[in-house]
Amino acid sequence: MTTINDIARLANVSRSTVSRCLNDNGYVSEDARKRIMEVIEETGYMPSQSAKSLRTKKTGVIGVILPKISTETASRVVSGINDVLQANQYQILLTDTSLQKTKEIEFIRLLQSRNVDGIILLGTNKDQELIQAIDQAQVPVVVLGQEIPVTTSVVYPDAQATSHMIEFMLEKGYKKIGFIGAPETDPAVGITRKKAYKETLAKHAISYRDEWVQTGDFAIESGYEKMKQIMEESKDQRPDSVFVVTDNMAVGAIQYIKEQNMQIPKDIAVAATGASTLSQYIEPSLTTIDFLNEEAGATTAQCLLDAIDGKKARKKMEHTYRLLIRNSV
Amino acid sequence: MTTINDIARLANVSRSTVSRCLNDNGYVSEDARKRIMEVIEETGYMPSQSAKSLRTKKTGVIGVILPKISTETASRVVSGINDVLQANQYQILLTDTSLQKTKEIEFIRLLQSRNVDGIILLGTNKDQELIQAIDQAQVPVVVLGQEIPVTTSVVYPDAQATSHMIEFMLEKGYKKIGFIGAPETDPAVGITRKKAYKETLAKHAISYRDEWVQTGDFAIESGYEKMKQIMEESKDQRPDSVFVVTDNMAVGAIQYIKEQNMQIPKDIAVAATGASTLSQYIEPSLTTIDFLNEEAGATTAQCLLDAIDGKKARKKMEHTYRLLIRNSV
DNA sequence: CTGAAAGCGCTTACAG
DNA sequence: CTGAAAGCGCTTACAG
Repeated sequence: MTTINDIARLANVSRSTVSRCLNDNGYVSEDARKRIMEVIEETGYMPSQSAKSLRTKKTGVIGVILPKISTETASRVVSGINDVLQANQYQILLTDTSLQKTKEIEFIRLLQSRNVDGIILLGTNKDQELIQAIDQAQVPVVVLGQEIPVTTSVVYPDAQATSHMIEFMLEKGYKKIGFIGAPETDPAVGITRKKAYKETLAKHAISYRDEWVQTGDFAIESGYEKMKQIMEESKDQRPDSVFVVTDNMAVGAIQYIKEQNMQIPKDIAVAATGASTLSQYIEPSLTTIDFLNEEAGATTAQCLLDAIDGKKARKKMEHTYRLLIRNSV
Repeated sequence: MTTINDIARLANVSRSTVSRCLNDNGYVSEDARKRIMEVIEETGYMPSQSAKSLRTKKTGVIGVILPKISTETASRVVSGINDVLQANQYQILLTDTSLQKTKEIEFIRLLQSRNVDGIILLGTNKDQELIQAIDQAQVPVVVLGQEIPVTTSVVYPDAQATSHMIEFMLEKGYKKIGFIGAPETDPAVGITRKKAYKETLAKHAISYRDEWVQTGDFAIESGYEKMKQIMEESKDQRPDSVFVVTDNMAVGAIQYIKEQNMQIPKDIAVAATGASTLSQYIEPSLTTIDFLNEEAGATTAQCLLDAIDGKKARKKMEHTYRLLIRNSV
């Protein structure tokens, strides 16, 4: 492998000069620069980042911790992260927890030993151990999707968007709105959205029945099951619509409804969350909340870069959203 | 930051001993080991990978070059890659070319300067410059999706699967089979699949009309346009079915067909390729080829690991597939 | 079983 | 404008 020493020798300068030339700091004569560039061109020399990192304590690598890469949301977010990181000469070191919470903590440590310049975590929970690991991290950590007190968080406007969608449904004339939610271990999705649902109904003096409110586990099948449960447990007092906290579970719910030969939205309307590709092409197309994941990823990456540059404002940033009005409501 | 020197001092040994203890090579007395482990525990010491890499020339990082991360195929493949890499203590350094071919070459160099132990490239073309860059790489490179002569390639069984699907359509009684393909710059998809389509028809002495064979650009909209073109250009001699080389374009084709108030598969059948989530939930559900992307990713990663371990067999590996028979044919 | 020494490929004051 | 020297945090023969 060619090293800086080879270049120095071939160009007849010291390696200090080569280094200065490469990093454009300090003086290098036009003459020396020209010789150095020629030699580099000929040899195809590329400085070793390992050596550079050891000296400078910077790797130009950002660790990203994902609950599951093969998910539309995750891949969109990563795409947004990558856009701004790449534009700033950073690379992504990718880790996937396969939804195991302990791995989040493990990876925060692992990534540090790999000397990443910062970490982006797609948050799935607010466990005390996680918060502690983030707090103890030696590099900036930015969390997307959950509000974590000890660091910068970029959160989706869960409450606002949910409330907006519920009000849209009310305006459309629906008065008996059901809800399929998610476990409370994920506070943003499991708690905030449910709370917004209930508060919005209360604000408009609209009541709901407990049987209309169910909790799924994110899987398409669980949407099916929970929809079934709602319908079976409320035979005489069925909802005329349901708000589902993820597109996938909404797809499951729709499956059940179709199987029962009911019409959407005539017999029961379905509103969802996520704006997945599927939500657009399924029959009927889903009215859903678009959280603009790619943009959110980009925002998160920018926050991290700011933190790395010393702008250590520990704060909460709320990202935008929009309602996609289609045919299921 | 705590370094190996701090541990050595606190444990009253030399840093050689700490190193041996950490890497489990050479002798370390029980007594010394115990003291060292205690100190490490207390301090939360993690060895610097940068320093380690500089010495050992190994980073434990594999570079992955993707045409586009926010794509179902890519994220599935990465998931498979990650599974075997993670099981072997490797991490992924992710790059995304945004479909720009020159970036593939750029990233091959960049990743090497980052001292990755190997590179996985999701192939989109067979350009001479790319092949040269791969050939000149100082680390093992494994390509998935295109057969590249100078290195190990894992390829999808494009010809076999296409042929199988065409024969399935013939068995179903379709005799006028159209084709929506992709540009030939992507040989695996653009050339091989089209060739298999034509050869299979020829083998069964079934003819096709040139207007039935169109080339899209992977986008859903292009599937719509090409289907439209087929129908408009062959008014009197319309195909009774069409094979599409990607699910996305098939979705576009279906949109057009529905708009024309034609029934699928009664008026025209649609067979696709890719087994996307969408293909399962769209109406009608798509009969499609499943290339098992996640498995293919895992296989590719395993090949790379083998190559890194010196089993440098330059070869072509053909991955498996299965037909998903659903309702569109 | 253990430690001193050399060296991996860079950068960065510092002296000239 | 340039080079010698030190040092980043590790590992690995080697000598004891």
